[in-house]
Amino acid sequence: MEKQATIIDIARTLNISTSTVSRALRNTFDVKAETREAVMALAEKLNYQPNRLAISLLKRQTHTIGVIIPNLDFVLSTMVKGIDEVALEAGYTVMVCQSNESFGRELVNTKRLLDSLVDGIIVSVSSETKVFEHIKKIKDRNIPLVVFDRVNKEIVAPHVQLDNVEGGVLATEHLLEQGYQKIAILAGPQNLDISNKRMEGYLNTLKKHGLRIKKDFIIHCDFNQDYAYEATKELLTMKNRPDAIFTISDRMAIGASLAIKEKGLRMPTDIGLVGFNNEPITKLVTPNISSVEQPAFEMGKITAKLFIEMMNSKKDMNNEEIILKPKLFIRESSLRFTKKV
Amino acid sequence: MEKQATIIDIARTLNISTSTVSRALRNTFDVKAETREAVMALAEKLNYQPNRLAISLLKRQTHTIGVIIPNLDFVLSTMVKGIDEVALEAGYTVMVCQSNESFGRELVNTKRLLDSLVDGIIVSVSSETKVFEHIKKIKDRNIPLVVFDRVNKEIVAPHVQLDNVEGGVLATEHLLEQGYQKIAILAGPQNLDISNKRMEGYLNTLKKHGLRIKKDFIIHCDFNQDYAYEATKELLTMKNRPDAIFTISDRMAIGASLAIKEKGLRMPTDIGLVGFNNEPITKLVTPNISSVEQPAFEMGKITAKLFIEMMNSKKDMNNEEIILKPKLFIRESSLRFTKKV
DNA sequence: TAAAATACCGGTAACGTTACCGGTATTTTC
DNA sequence: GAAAATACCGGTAACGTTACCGGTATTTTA
Repeated sequence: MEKQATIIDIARTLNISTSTVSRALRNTFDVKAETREAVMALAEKLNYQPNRLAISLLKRQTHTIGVIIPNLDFVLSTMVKGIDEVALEAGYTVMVCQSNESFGRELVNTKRLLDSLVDGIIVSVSSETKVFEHIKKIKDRNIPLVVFDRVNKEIVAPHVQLDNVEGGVLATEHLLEQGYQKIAILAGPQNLDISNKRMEGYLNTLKKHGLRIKKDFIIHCDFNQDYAYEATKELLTMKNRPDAIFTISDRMAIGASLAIKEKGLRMPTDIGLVGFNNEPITKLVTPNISSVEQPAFEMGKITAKLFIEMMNSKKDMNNEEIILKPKLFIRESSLRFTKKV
Repeated sequence: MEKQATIIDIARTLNISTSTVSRALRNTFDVKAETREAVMALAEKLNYQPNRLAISLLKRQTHTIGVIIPNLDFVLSTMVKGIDEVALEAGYTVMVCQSNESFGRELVNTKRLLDSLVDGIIVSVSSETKVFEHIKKIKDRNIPLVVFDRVNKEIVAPHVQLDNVEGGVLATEHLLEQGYQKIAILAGPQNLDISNKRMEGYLNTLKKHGLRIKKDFIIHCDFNQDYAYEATKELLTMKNRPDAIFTISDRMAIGASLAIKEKGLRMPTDIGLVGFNNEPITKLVTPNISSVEQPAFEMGKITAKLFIEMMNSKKDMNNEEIILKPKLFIRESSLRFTKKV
């Protein structure tokens, strides 16, 4: 079984033309039943597989979707799983590229995917990405594009994202409800939309309750456990230290948690903590960490569905915007009182 | 910029043949300097990109590597990152498929990758996989294959894997050194090679120290936190309960840890615990969990390198076997005495 | 200055498949 | 039983690129 059998091999052995074989293998249109069966039988016997390259070249589509993501953490790999699920169902193969949160790598990845002639691209931008020329190039080539999770207003394309503002609201309202008054926030990089939105929710909630916003309580740092640890240490040495911290990721919450424990403070008594993403780890550390969940798997599936709808309908969906709702999971790190009825 | 420019467009506007354009764009062989420059300039202007499909069809290679993995957990996604790194460097694009630990899905994935005409496949088998006909089909088609991490002797192909026996030895020796005598093991599914090997290391070490092996202390369960939790609860209700547990994954160690805490036992005083993989989480739970690390990123890189070497040299490497050494990280969960000098 | 070597270029086939058109043979219609 | 419809099939071009061969025009060699 050295070489893959082709349509020509079948045609030759059956003494018919390749056109007829081609038709027999697919449509059953304009082909006699017995010849069709003969073709089918031989194809089976030779283990014939149509050559996708030839078909792709001819039809100018590869049935491949490129996905660019900043990393493969819990949330994103769950989203990818969702995308995969739906894409596979619809007959597409998915090509995943990680940018490792690097802008340069993101450029290379987009170039590579365009070069691979993918039918479309789904992207979640890296935290370093501040300009979007490479994304525009995708649109210039008339290649369908959907952005998800880490979106940006400058990108003209359908968006699928979490209601990040609402996420910030949920966390902050909950902390206030638990009697915390001086709430700090560990936000992410300033150019990241998801970070700003979550902070917006935090700010809105404080304003709504007539609380003063302290600049010192707003820390921008990398999505990184170590940075969060350092930042929290700083926060806790302030003369008027915060009595609660909202971090926009669970990794950061873990870092904060370590700093808090090291300082000898206890959660939730002395200080409250709420993270974001509801990663499994939040349930495993002591104390458990409250966290805002995003429906990652769902988001992946919806993104892929929207994408496929766009591919099929060919209509302009640039203004489409799907927003999913977050959900707060309350755990030990912030639960001082059981909820009043 | 509607349609992608082709070599034919360039040829036509320059009034030369496509052959010449093709040569000009690559070799500079048999082509006058000025025509080459003219071609280059026009190509630049039209933003010409060679069509990979056409080239792949002609050359019968796609410069794509398919990777099949059971999931995207910490270890495997780190390995994929390593593969990606090396593959990209060598001009290959990587197509990752998850089997979700499902045999059926693994079949679909291999079929899909073969269908996509990848130049080769790198695979780590799912925990459900007990027969390897689908893998044989890859070999039948003469497509280079490397297995890594989750390998199996039945697969005829180069193997890259951890010295799992040594991992089991490291963990068990350490527990004995710490004075634990009755060591139980939470092993994985029985058909999984990595599980059996780690257990082999455990058994060897006990034998070496002249200790009796208790059947009751060997539990086979799924790679799952919940199963590990239940299994540990059972273990701890035995009249002669173990005083240490070695789990072959960190997920399982977490489950065990929960059961231990629930039972009111303390680590490392009452009971010792060692996990496997050295996932970040081991450092974050209380107590920290000792764990055997495998050099995942390195393993990914080595796998890809071996693979590319195989592709280039075309020689038979089926007997190649690369074995990487694990390393034990000792933490609170098993450290009763600081090491004697 | 004729012969040989070289520089440069074009034509054709090929990779595997499908779309389209046209052409026989067979069947249907009245 | 002739005309019209239908069933079935084959040939050709096309997708974009490169390998190979052969052919002029120019340069080198003696």
